[in-house]
Amino acid sequence: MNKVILAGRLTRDPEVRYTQSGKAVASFTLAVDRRFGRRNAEANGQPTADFIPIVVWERLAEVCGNNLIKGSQVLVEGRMQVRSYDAQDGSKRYVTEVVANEVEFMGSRPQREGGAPMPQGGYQQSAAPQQQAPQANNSFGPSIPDEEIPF
Amino acid sequence: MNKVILAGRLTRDPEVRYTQSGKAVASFTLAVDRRFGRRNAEANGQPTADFIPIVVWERLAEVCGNNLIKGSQVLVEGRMQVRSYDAQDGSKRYVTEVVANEVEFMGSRPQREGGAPMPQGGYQQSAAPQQQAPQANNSFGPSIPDEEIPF
Amino acid sequence: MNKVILAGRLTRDPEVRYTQSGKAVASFTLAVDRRFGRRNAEANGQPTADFIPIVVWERLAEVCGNNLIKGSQVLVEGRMQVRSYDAQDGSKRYVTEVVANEVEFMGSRPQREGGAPMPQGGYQQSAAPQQQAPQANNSFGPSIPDEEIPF
Amino acid sequence: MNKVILAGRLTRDPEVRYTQSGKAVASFTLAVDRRFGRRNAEANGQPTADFIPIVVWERLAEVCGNNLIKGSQVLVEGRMQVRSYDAQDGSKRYVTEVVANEVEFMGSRPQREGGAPMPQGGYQQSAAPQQQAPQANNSFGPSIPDEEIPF
DNA sequence: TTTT
DNA sequence: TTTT
Repeated sequence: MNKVILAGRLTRDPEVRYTQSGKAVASFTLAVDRRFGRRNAEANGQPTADFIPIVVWERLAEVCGNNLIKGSQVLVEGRMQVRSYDAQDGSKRYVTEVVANEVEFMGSRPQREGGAPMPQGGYQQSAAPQQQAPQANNSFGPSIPDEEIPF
Repeated sequence: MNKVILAGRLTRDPEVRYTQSGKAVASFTLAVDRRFGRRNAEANGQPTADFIPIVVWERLAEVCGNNLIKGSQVLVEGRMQVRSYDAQDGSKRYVTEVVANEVEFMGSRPQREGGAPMPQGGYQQSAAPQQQAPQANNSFGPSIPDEEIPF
Repeated sequence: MNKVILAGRLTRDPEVRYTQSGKAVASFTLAVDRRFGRRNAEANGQPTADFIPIVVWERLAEVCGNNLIKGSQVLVEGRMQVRSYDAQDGSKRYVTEVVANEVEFMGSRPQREGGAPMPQGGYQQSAAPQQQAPQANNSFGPSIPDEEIPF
Repeated sequence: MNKVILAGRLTRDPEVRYTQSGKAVASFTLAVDRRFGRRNAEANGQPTADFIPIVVWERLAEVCGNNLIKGSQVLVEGRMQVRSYDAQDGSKRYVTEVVANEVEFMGSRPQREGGAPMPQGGYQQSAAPQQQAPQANNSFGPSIPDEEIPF
């Protein structure tokens, strides 16, 4: 069990890259507000949010690339992952990321600077992982008619 | 471990009652969309949402009563609970509810019919459980200054 | 967002059935302890656990049927779902279930009465949803070698 | 919303320290298995687990210190938190931790080397956050008798 | 009995 | 109808 659920806003547009074998990978950082501290914290010089790196793969990566921008408010579900790499000074460094398997749009849509709002309305462009997680709606849903339920 | 996280909209204004000892209890129903089914499901006569009863206690109950209305979009965290009661015909019935310990406002604020929008803006009226869950921000937050952290 | 995580023990062996189209469906009830109430609650005649119906589909259903028995301790991840049906007296009744998309074995293995322990040891029989949720391990895991990661 | 749920084993005994004002802080690392990769991953030189730093405060910290040891299997609920500090070379480094507000014992109890098993049986020593999270059982539980429920 |  |  390694489960993470975060609600927050992108600090920048997502960056989409491709592996050598052609898999899409999107990455962005989520600003997740620490609830109660905000005002006092600002006064205290304390952090008011956690900035958490998110990684998304394959089709969902492309959907994020096409639909999210800096400021977009999202709900992310995934798992924590710790990668290590060797720094230039020879020491080992650790990076903690959340690998998302679900990204839901929430709330208000940010405008592109000087531009039109993002086309986030319809299901077609939804970042919800359609083929990646068909099981999310596999029962009593459209794919299994009532007559099929054996109890 | 008994953990539930739901995002949805209230189907009606919350109802606030009081126990004999004066504890506030709010109850409402959350409509939680089933993601992928919506369009097809409607055509198929399948349900497009789950309607889930939520129960909230004490101060958070009052905050919900003062800030949420039919249509409000919220994020709820709590636990599943099954109560039983005896029906008039002598049989035992079971009711499943989610007892919320956290309720966060999300997205757009519904308007009162023919009225002004709800005053959901500020932190003062937030439904976030302030004194109920102080531990949610108990570390590295305002209550524990940096000099206090022993590592 | 409709997410549930429960830890508990099966109150009976799982029941596996098949839809008309041949999909497997397992169902069982999880006893989920209410943490702090146990002793006092027993003395008070209060419930000490919630009994929550779980539904599992397809391959994971079969794995549950083959590996879980009454008393098995599991960690379940899924979503809440409310079904309605018409009672004999013409009234509408509601049933709340958790549709599991992940079932992890935990802790001690119960013995079959008068028999050998269940063969829950190996990965082969694991109830973890292998093909249902390949994305759960799709990054930095075996399927994507390090050389593939573009950052 | 910033929610994390992890199941894993402690890589070492927890370390308990105290802030200047006397608050207890426990820290330990959880090894959380990546489910499907284990065997292949080992063969591939890939990581088979994520090693995630956990921080626990106040009474729960002390309970962890008294009850958990290297190898203990636990279920942790908390939130992700990113701290920054200035490295000796002047660069800024980031540390991601999970601040736990609930720690449940699971499964088998490790033995102290050459010693007796830890006394993890009873409620008295439970790591469940008793006073920290009284709301977790605040409804329909011992603290609110049936006669009090107004519906 | 249901929300958008 | 319930598990340990």
